[in-house]
Amino acid sequence: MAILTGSCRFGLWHVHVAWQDDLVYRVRFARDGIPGRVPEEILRYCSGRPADLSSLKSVATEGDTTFAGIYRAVLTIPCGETVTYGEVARMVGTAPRAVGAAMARNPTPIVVPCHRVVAKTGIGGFSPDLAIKEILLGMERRGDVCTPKKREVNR
DNA sequence: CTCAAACGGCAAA
DNA sequence: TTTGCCGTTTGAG
Repeated sequence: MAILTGSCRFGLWHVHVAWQDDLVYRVRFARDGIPGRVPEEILRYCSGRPADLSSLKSVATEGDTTFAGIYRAVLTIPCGETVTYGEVARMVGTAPRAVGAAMARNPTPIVVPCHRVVAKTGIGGFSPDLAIKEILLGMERRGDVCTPKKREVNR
């Protein structure tokens, strides 16, 4: 069974995904779309509906390298919240700059929510476009894509 | 304010 | 195998 590829729309962008079952190999933002499907939860997320991304695994967290440890730490950041590069660095016992480098090379953004890692003094960076990070954080802060939806209960 | 150092993996040379 | 990148932070000058 081969690895599947496909894309879905996300605002002005398209999200390309390479995956198989619940394992995601690559996620990247591009201007153009490609044929094929993406995992259901990613589709829900990109369309602004509540999505359970924890049902997906990323190849980025496999292994015992420092980067893999960083990605696992980033996975623990709850939807709607942010943590600084320095705080992630302390969690795994490395330097803030190593965290920045790991985020820059994150093979599976969204699945590993690197957009929730911000700079101490500001929002930090995001490629290919910082606007994507701002939109993602906005959606999550509003609770649009977060699950479970106990958010509407205590309000 | 500016500057440099510490950090880790990857890709290009 | 070496070099040069980076989505940072902190302390010193």
